[in-house]
Amino acid sequence: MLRCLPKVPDFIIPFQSLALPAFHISSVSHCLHKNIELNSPCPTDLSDYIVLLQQCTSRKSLWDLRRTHLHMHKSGFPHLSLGNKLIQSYLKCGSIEDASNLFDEMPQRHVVTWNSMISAYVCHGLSGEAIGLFERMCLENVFADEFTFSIVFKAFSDMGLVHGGRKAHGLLVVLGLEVSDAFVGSGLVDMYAKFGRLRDARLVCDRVVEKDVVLLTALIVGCTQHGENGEALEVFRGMIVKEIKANDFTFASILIACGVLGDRRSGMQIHGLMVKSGYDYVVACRTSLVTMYSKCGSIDDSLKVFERCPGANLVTWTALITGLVQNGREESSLLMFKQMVGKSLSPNAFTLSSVLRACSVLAMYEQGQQIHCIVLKTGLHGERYVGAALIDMYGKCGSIGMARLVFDSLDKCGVVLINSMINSYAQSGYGKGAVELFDHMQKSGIEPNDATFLSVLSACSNAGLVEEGCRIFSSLQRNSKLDPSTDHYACVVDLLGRAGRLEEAENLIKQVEEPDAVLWRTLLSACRIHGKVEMARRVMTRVLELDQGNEGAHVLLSNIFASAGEWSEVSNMKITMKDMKLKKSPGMSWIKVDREVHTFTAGDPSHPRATEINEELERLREKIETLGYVPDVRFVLQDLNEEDKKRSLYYHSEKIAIAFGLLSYKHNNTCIRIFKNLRVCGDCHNWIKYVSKVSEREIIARDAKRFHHFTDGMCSCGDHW
DNA sequence: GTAGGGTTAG
Repeated sequence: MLRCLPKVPDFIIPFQSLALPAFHISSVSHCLHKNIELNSPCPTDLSDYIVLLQQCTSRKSLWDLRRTHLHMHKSGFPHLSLGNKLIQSYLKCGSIEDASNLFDEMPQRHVVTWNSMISAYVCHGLSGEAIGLFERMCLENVFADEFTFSIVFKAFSDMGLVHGGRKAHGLLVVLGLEVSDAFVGSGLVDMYAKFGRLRDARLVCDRVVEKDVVLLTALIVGCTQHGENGEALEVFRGMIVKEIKANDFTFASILIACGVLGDRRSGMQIHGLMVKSGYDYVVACRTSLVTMYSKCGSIDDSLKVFERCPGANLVTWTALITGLVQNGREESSLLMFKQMVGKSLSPNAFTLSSVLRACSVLAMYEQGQQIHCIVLKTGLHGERYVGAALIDMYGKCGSIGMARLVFDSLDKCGVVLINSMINSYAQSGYGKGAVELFDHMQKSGIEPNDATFLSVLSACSNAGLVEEGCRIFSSLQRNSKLDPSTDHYACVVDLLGRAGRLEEAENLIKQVEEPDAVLWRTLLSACRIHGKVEMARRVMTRVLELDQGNEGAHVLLSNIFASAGEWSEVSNMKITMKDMKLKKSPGMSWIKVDREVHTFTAGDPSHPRATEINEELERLREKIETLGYVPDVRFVLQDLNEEDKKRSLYYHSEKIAIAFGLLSYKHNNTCIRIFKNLRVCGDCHNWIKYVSKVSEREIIARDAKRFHHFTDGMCSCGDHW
């Protein structure tokens, strides 16, 4: 039937390219063949068609529009302004395809028609096509006007084409058009700001005579996106002074600046202004408020804002969940996440990386796995941030195998993902894995950054890979692009110190221009391992010069004296610490059994199953002593007799937690995962090795610094921690 | 005979 239609005049869209569904085509043909009229009275002149097109667009009926189009071509109306009107009607009805086909067929086009098409492409996120059309327009010697430029600058900024954008600016000047137009100005300011050329953005902004809210908001956004938050606030204040009223876009952006600056005072003032202006019901503004308060550390205010936000969308939920994680409310963040999913909102990459972070911090392995399932279901496993968060989560839960599995499943491995993986190896004490990956990345031509060096050096120090660590550190010193930071030095000091090369470690600290308390404390910790009392006294004075109230250093020194049996020094230290109001945090271990967390302190008799636990501890003691376990009383830091020292060791919190774990999972051969707030003591470490052998169980202990994986009498740290 | 600016992260 289509083949029977008359030849289409040139300026009208070819009939075949209308791509109508089959029944539409037959009805159109039917209309045409039977001469069924479109409307009554039948359009006869230009104004009739204009009215008809207006009717189609107001009803947004693409079908009627196409019918009218056909009628026009049948009646032979090749009028330029009508063609343009038709293109705009197609765009208003949402069919960029019809508009574009018609545009290509037109023998003549007005600049307005070019503008409409370019603008439609930009609005549909097709900035590449918009730029193509702009270039075609220039080649065809059509003079672009202010309107054209106000749109193409956005297209260039969307595509990140700095050079092209600057060329377009040049052309604007050559054509003698004015930057001072607020529309052109805001397009340019936005483009330069997004390219990070804030100076250019400000220069353009200064030239605009009649500054309006959109122009200044574009500048504010540019400032916030490039870390110039103070400047953003200045622009905002200037705006208020000039009595240019801020709108929802302005408020949503400026609140972010207050959050990043941690300027709660300004944030609250702006919140007040926003309420007065009536924009506090705009969801984007509320979302920014949630972020602002959470970044200022007032997460309870974020919660209040959120509670009164009935239209909360995915971004609002994500802002709150992320805020909760950043404010140490990981458990609440997971509850909120559950509520969000219950409302049938599907999480995005931002939401998922935040909740995965919550699982990492809490070392919640099962929940982490559940979220991994959601990641797979939502198809977001390829997202960089999600991948990094997954590797980090598995690493922090001690599942190095799963971390590697996720790592290997990712297509593109950038430096951030490699860092996450190396860091996971470091925390679990797989130094070799970390060094291998580090060497491999360099062979594949990926440049390590400062975080990579930090992770791989800490991996070496955790695994006692002294020579490897020194080799990597000297390669960092030779690296022309990176400078070793005090953190890098601290890793190497730790590495040398733990290996007993204390003088070398001390000399290394002396090479640092401004050594901090952390560096000296690291050396102090090495003195503790190697019982170097005299050196410890000297190092302690350095620590105190830089950080008087360093609680950790006081505890360390006190433990050094205790190990050396200098009990009078120990009691002196206790008095000093009491005077300085420094408290030693009590050692604590916990284990999760059936969704419940059980916490234990040393010698804790309060658990309902305390008797059973003691019996289990006794059974374990008998079994492991036959294998050769001897309690190491050097780790008892109290002045007791030998027998009491031995007894005090039996009831260390990590031992109680493991005994409870073995009792709870008696009939279930799962791995026992325990957590400790301080570092595992040497005797407990040895004890757990024996227990893993006699119980034939895998035991994972996460202490304040790292993971220990115990299997068959061995630990992944190779006794280096 | 048409338009420019916003919110979430490791």
